[in-house]
Amino acid sequence: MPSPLEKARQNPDSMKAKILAVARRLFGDYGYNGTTTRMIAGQVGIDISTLYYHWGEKQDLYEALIIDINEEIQQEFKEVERQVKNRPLTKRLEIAIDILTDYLFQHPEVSNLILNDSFNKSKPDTVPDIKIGDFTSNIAIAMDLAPSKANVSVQAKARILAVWNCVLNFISGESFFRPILEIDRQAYLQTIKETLKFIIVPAFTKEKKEDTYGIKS
Amino acid sequence: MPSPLEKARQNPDSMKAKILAVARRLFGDYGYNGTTTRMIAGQVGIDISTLYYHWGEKQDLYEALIIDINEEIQQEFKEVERQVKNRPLTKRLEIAIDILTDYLFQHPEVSNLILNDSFNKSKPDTVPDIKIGDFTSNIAIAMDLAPSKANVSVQAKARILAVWNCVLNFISGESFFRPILEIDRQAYLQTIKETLKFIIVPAFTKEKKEDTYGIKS
DNA sequence: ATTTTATTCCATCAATTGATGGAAACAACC
DNA sequence: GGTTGTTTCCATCAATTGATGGAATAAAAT
Repeated sequence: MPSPLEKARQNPDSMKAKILAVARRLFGDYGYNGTTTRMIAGQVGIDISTLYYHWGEKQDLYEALIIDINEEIQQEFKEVERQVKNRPLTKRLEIAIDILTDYLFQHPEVSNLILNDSFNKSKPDTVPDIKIGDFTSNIAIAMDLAPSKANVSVQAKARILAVWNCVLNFISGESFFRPILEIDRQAYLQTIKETLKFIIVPAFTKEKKEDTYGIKS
Repeated sequence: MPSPLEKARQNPDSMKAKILAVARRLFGDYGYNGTTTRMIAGQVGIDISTLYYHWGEKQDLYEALIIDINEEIQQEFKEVERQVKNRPLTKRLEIAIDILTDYLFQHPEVSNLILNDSFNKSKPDTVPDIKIGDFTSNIAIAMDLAPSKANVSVQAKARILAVWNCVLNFISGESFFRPILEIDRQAYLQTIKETLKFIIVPAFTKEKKEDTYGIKS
């Protein structure tokens, strides 16, 4: 039997799916406490009872949403792994940046949710965390910065987290940064990618041969 | 006549100052909507009426707090400017990273507040934004990446924002990242600094002579 | 000592919020 | 058509929240 979440994904026109989609955007924009069940129901165009009928408590809806995003991100990371196979390091880094930036740019609520979920205490602590730790190790291996999941050095992890954070912030803070930079949306996307590559590529390719791992012990 | 905020800063034992200090931490931890006036009053050990007597509406308190932090950051940036004078670029970058990371590490609520304030819609939009735009230009000039405030290229700004964001996230997300990296607090601070330097220094020193500006037009 | 001023708390309000019971509307099935 | 099961909404609840008036207390000024 399929889980409620799977059912919602299978049929995007279902009420469950509609609610989930609206909830993603609103929770992303206003945070857990800033989003009320009435706001969500209002945007969907239904009564709040209908929302409760489909998803139960606010917490349950939020949990489903986090799980949903977790799986989505995992998909993107798999796509990165697929595309970087047998490429030189510089190319691998560029591909990873392009794929992840594009994905997050098209789903800005994901960045918002991850940042809120990671850095804010104002959510029910029963909800599952977004599994950034696993993602980090996977990327380290895909980039050939580590040979296996058990052997990813603190340095390698920290560097990947730094990059990952940069992307999240640029996406999440678009409405904030774009006026500072005074460019349009497309130029902004381009600037993000260029900036990330500018910063990252020299760092990772500098004192390293193509096949050297960044391992400590 | 001194403003209420100045008065609060002048006497750290005053009730106004006590409330402000607690509010900073709580607003940082739980966001604007996640923090109630009763939480703040409770932590200070006073009735909420007393809080309202000193600071007025919740919004007013929050505004005062943002202004407070704005000025604090400005101080730190001035300190950076002071210390980087007549140093080579690599050294300037390292000094900037050290000073800002140390400051934010000692005041983690600042990072939380900036991130919440920048990326979240769930706060009264009347409050003044944190003036990251200005800071960015100042840093660009201090780093000698631009000759004057009017001539900071989009690239230079974006690169500085990227670095700034990285620091904020590492500080704000300590409770989240540290378990991933499995290191203690001191090692974490060290790792942040190393990671930032690892990423930034090669990027900015790579294809540049010491005295070349990163200007577009 | 008495008046005035500043500070604190108690009691309370109206609005909002998460949540539910139960009635209607709708669809499916026999 | 009548029965059954699903989906939707209306009305309402208790708890929480931002906010205030007014009494009590403490401090300062006269």
